[in-house]
Amino acid sequence: MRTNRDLSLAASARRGQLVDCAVDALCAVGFAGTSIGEVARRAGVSKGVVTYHFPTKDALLKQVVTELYERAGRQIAAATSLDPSLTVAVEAGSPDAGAEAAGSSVSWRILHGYITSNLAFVAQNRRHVRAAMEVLGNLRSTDGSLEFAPKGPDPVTAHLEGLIRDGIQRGDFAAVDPSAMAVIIRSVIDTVAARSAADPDFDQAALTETLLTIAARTLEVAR
Amino acid sequence: MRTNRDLSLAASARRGQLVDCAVDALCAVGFAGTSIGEVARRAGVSKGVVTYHFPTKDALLKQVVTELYERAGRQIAAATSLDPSLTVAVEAGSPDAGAEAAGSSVSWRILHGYITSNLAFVAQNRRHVRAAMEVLGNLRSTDGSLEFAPKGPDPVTAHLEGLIRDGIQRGDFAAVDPSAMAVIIRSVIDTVAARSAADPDFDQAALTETLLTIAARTLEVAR
Amino acid sequence: MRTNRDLSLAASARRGQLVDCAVDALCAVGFAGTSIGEVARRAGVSKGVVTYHFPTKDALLKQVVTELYERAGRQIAAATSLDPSLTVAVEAGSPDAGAEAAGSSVSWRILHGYITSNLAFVAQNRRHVRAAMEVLGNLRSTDGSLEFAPKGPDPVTAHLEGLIRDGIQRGDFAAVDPSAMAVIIRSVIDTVAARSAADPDFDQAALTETLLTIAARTLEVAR
Amino acid sequence: MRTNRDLSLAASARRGQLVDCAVDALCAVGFAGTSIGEVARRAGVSKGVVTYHFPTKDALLKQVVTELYERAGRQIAAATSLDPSLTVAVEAGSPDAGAEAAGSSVSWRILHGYITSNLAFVAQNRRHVRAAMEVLGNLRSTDGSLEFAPKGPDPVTAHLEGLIRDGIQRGDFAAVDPSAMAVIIRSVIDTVAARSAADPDFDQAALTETLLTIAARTLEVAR
DNA sequence: AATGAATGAGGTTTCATTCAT
DNA sequence: CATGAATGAAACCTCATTCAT
Repeated sequence: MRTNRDLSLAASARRGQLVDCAVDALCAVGFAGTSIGEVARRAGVSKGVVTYHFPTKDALLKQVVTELYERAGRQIAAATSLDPSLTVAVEAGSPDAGAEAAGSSVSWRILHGYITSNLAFVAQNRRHVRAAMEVLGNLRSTDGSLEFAPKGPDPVTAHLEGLIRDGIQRGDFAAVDPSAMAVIIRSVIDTVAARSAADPDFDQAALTETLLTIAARTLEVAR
Repeated sequence: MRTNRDLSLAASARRGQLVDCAVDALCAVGFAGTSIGEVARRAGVSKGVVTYHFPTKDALLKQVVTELYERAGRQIAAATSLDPSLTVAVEAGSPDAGAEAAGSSVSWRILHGYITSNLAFVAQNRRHVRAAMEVLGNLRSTDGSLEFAPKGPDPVTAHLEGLIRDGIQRGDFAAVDPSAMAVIIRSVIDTVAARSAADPDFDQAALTETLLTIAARTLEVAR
Repeated sequence: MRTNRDLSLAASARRGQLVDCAVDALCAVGFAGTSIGEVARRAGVSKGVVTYHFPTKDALLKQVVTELYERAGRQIAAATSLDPSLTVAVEAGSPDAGAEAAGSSVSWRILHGYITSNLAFVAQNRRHVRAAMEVLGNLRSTDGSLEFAPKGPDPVTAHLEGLIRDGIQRGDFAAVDPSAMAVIIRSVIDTVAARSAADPDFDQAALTETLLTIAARTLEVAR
Repeated sequence: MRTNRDLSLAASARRGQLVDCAVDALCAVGFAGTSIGEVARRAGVSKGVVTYHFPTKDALLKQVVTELYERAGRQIAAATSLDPSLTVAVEAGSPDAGAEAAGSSVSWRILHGYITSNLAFVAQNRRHVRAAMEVLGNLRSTDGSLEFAPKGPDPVTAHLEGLIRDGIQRGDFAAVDPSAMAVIIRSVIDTVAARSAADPDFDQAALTETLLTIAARTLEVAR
């Protein structure tokens, strides 16, 4: 006998499977190649299954992005909070080139956590990140605008900009343009996914270290 | 009376117009929305005109990229050569925050020229750059691979890496990972187009200055 | 409640219907006029139905030929074997002008069965034969060569040539050029379909009798 | 200074060239592949030239058939007339297997001339015959009917039937079905073009001899 | 006479979506 | 839940034909 909960679990699992297959398809054949039929084929089910669990193709693709956002939000929020245990957990095993350079100011520890956790997340979710970028850059609403384009200022970059601005105000960071600095750091993080997906030999550890060095040297106050 | 050259010119002008309209379409409705019909509509001609001048839709889209590459190649080659007159022309009007910091070593002048000319080019060709990125990230060959994905290592990044490596060997730059450094700088340059296209208030001058500051502080030898 | 087999049967029936409509279209408007839309219109369905059941237009047209070949192969193989019951069944009703002329040698009975069964098959499948000829003469692969052109020597004519050659070696037939004789007989058979489709008054019984007479008089040994 | 006649000659030559190129195209890529552009490409001229000299694509294709018919009519009429000089000219060099068999009756000489001259014509105009058959079998009027389908009874076959009927009435030929006999002979002649075009090793001399043998043995009165 | 440009119709194919079972 | 069948819109492309020069 099957209960409602069983059914719901089965349905949830199927949805998860379909999202996974959509990720595979987006990585392998790109946004344009990711048709409902392609996803169904990769899942080994009929096209109807996809439209049964997702009312629309766009809903499936949005789910690819939403799931990633949720995971990323949890993981990165943990790392940029100052709870030492969490921060250490995330940093564990990554050589910390910048730590001494910028001292161990609160601001630096936060920024350090931000950068390392972001890049660690990318490294751990390479394929999903790649897939989400396909959707972010291509999925459009009926009016032609990008579905995931932030209406106002980009909240992600704004958040990072706030971290930097705080550090400057506290006297922990040198006086650089916080907006430009935020854009630069985000640019690097966002591009790494694409590079690391395309090039399996990509040395992300070295990149992380260099990015931390750059940030440390640029932001250190004692000159 | 019209000569052959006139006819050829007319055809060339029409081709240019179609490329322009393709750029418009790519910016406005994205890669997927840029159909032959959409381009024709924007040009005010029938669909047949497009297929008459370009044997294939892909040929039109490739031309969007090729034209940009040619222009960029000319302009940036000029700026990274050490001919002072050309270099000055490109730099004119942009405050030079990094010049003193890293001294006026040959290596720094070259890298400085590279960064400023690249960002200047992007600023001057915002829409075309944006359009080309749509094509670069989406146009695929029959086998499913990206049409413009470099077969081996990315020559553009490799070139920048070479500039940095040269600077280090000459003793002009501090010893950082040249590969990672190159990836970081290219990431910023490549992402600026997207940002500046999306946000008309985007302050590219500030970003250029900050990027130069970052590079200067990271690469300066005297510490 | 419908089972999988039912569904499969329904799909199979639809495929058969589409092949039939393709045969109709080929007869009525020729190869060039037989578009997917034309077939769909004759079937009373949308164009999508055709492409759903046949991946490609060529696949549908090839099916027209393949189905005919299968039927012809079964029927003619039966008639040219010497099983009397089968042979008689096919010959039933056709006056046998050549039987006495060439005697009832084994070779003659085989050739007689070959000619009568071929012409009987054509008479019974006039429209389908006509349609297949449209496809055979027009369907080309991407490289421009006829899709159904035999790579080496035509196996159909070669088979008939073998029958004649056997008869000569056995002493049942006079010594004529077996290759030329085979080409002549096949020419007549192949052309009869076109003639009989175009002219409803075409007297195929008379033609069959005359062809048998010709073969008998040409091949009889006692002169 | 150019006269009207010169212009007319030049135009006539161009028309001939275009017909030749259409023949080439029909042989190489078939009816469907023979577009105006294809003909123009083979002629090394622009598409406009074709539509300038022929009001319509169909007019060009009809000309392919018409020119062949005119040539064939002249040549075959000469051979089937009883003018000995002409008849001999056509027969020259072809071994005459049937001549003695059926005697040298007037009827036989006429039929013999008919068969040999037809097959000789085909041999001498292989490509043009092949091209014309593509048109005959495919070119359709707006109403969907074959452009070159004879409205009433086929005059070509009717003519041959008349020759045979005359022979029978004169007592030169045995009493066979003249209509069926005519159809059979025409079938062979019509199919030879296709066979000989497809197979360069095709032995047409042997086929001619065998066809004459068949006709002679079937029609000879003394049995 | 010839050309190149342009048009618009029509053909094949892909695909998101709906629906009966 | 799942499937296979069906639809119709839209895309790319080919091509006969017209026209200005």
